[in-house]
Amino acid sequence: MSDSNAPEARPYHHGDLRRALVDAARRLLETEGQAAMSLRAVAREAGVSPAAPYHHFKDKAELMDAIAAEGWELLAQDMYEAGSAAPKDQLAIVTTYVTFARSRPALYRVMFDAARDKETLPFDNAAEGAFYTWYRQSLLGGRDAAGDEMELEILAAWASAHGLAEMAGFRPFERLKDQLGGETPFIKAVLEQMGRHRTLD
Amino acid sequence: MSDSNAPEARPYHHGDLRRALVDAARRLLETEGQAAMSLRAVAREAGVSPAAPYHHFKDKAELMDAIAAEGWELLAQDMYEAGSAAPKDQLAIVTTYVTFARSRPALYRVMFDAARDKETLPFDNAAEGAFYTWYRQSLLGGRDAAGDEMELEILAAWASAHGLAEMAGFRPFERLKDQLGGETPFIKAVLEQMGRHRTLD
DNA sequence: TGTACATCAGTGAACGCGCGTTCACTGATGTAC
DNA sequence: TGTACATCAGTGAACGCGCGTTCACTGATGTAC
Repeated sequence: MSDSNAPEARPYHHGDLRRALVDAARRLLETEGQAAMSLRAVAREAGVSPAAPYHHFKDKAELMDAIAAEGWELLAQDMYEAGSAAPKDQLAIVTTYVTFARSRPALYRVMFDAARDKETLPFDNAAEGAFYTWYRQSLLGGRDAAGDEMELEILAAWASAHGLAEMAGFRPFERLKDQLGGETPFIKAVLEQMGRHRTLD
Repeated sequence: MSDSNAPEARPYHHGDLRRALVDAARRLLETEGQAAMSLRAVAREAGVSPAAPYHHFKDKAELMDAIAAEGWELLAQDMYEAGSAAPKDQLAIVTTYVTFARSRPALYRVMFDAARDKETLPFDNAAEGAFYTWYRQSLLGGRDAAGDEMELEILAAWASAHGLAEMAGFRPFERLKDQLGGETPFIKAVLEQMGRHRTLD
């Protein structure tokens, strides 16, 4: 209850309950999975009454959106770092994406569902927008315009990463994983096979 | 209520309620989506009492498994046909996969979740097993053994198809879709960009 | 062909549960003078 | 520094709801003789 990833010491009780709720939700997601994510369960995990969250979120959907947004922010940060360290290195960038998703599968599901369910553009809020900006910029290495072929490659890279992120946990691949020395080398090998070492030029 | 895809005329009331329930569930999935998939809603849709399904399924999970299994069977059939028409034609085969998933997104989600959630191998039941067999065989064109590189390519193709199936509905791609002449050409274009025209040799 | 009876496949009422949300409330915190 | 008061951020009880599942039942179907 004292862990999680707020940079400061967890503030609480007439501190920052909003923060505490999102932290609690992410803890729940990791330990219990998406199915356990009720507003009441989140409040319980944060140690407050079921009504308390309503001072910080209009309803359950708004809580879930906040959780998803935080996930996209974290991923945006990873994309920014990957792109800074190795601009245009598609293999490194999509590996970062897959690794993020694989290390927090339930959070990633919430993020993805939130993006898909948007009626408007899924990337019109700050968190998702930041992700997409850094993701593209990392692949493009500073260029800001891209031709149609580049757009297709950016999209293909993303779809490849998403597909692998969701399938890397499947059991029929265990043998292959063991043979290649674990999940990380396995991910790299599949991404290479997918042609994700190409650069955009 | 008289449509759906049972080959014979829909039998009912002291006919085949099991069939009718799975049909009702698939209808619900298409019209209401996954969130509306309660056992009671399925019974309602089929026109029976909430207790009736228990004569055919042990519990809700068993109903959901049956729905997923039927989905995998349908997809196995499509894979068989694609592989018969054009063995080794990876682009045609993965296009068939993506098209299937895109035309029944809620069913596809149920199928995928059912496969992922298995504790044992996800492809150890008849329906999923049949899919995987025909999918591989279509790509391999009759060969029955495959080297490691081939295994990676088979897997990469699948992950690519899955990723695109889930992302093809995203809004940021609308412009690209319109430009390419709709969803089907868009899917083909992305799959080609992914290198899915390669053959296994 | 007719009767007796077991089985099968439904009904409908009821259960307990956890959920999202509302409400009147309370007590601590912050602000004005 | 002290008092008066508004606001803020909680509590806890209650609501109605749909859910999965159980149960005693019923009436139609199938079987034996």
